Amino acid sequence: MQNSTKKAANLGRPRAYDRDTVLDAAVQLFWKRGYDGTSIGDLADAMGLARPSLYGAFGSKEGLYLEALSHYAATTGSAAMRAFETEPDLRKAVEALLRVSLEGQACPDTDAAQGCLLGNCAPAALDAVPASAETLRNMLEATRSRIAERFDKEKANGSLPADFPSEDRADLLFDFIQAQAYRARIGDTAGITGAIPARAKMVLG
Amino acid sequence: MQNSTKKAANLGRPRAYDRDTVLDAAVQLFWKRGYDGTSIGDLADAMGLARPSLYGAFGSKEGLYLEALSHYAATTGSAAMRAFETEPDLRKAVEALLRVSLEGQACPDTDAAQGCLLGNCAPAALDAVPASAETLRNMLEATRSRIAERFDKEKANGSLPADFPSEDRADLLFDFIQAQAYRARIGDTAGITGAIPARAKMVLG
DNA sequence: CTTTAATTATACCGTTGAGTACATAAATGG
DNA sequence: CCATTTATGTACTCAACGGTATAATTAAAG
Repeated sequence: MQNSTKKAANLGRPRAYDRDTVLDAAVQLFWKRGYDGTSIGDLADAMGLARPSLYGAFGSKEGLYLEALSHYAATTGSAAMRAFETEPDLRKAVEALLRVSLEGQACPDTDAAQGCLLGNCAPAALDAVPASAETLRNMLEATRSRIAERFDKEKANGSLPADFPSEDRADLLFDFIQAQAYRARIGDTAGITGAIPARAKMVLG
Repeated sequence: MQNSTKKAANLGRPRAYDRDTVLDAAVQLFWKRGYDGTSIGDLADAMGLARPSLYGAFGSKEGLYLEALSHYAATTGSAAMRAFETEPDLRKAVEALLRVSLEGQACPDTDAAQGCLLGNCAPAALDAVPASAETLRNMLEATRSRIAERFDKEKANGSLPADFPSEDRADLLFDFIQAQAYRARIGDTAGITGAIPARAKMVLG
């Protein structure tokens, strides 16, 4: 054998599940109950896996958790950013970012997870999973720079004044999203939708 | 006996600890590791109590947790609100609210808890301790109305225009505090202090 | 058809979790 | 001094936890 650590490509029994599908189930549980509030047994049940399969695929509870964070960030957690980047009109884009965020956070289904996995659940588990701190900081930085990049493009367009403080306003917008997530998590969503246009105005001036 | 559930006033062996002191220790642990990440054994050690004493005083882990939330709200968690209500100048008061909040959230002591117990830790444990949802909503509502009350008073003074939207701006200010807590929790505090004057201006116009 | 690589299913391991029984200690009231 | 009441300290219960050993499957490769 040339490399004992590398896996053979298509050898062995194929796995009987779809990785993204079982990660969706793990995300739901971590999102509802947090890292420490979710047991491997609950996860294995919800994912439809026996425990050795789970460990074979993800290594440990921490490993599964970190992959669940990334999976969330790549799916539910970034839907709003995709809406923001798709919408051509800047003001509409900012409002869409806030609105689509809220839709992902305040789910009408009563027993679905509320709020944001990264915003409301992961921060409680930083001590249990130290590596997750890096993940959260990266997600924040990525969101901040994607927003600022759009602002810079609009400055080049002339849609925003040349002295528009892209970074500061990106931070402001991020903070609005984060604050929405908190309200959604604890069930205080009454005033949010109505406040969106005013908040978009604070961001764009 | 007239009432079998009521305790006699000063009877029996006196407790050997101060309730507020041991609650401080419990707050620190829940704040650092969250509800599910903190074990009764850890709590008893940190509080300096044997487990039966802990159960005698607080009934259950949930009971201790709920008392810890209230204790935090009455001490660390409301220091900023006290600063806000003490400062006579409105703009300085708003800036003090943001600044003192940050001081409580971003502790220079590296192994102290960061962020906010109510803002960053409790939201992950809503499923484990359903009663805590009510607590969090009450804290939000109390903060919101205390801020709005001050704004209303300043409108009566003439320090704010008569059409100043007190409730909306109270929500905005609350959201800024909540967003600061998130950044402090994950260790992204670089830009916060510098942004405080601009944010106070958004609140007051 | 055999070898090899990977996944699956059952059953288990040692540890830690929350909560408690019971005997002892320390105070008040009579 | 004694009864009553409440708190403390040791030791314990039992369920749930994260993780794994082992053997049976299932596919590709030679």
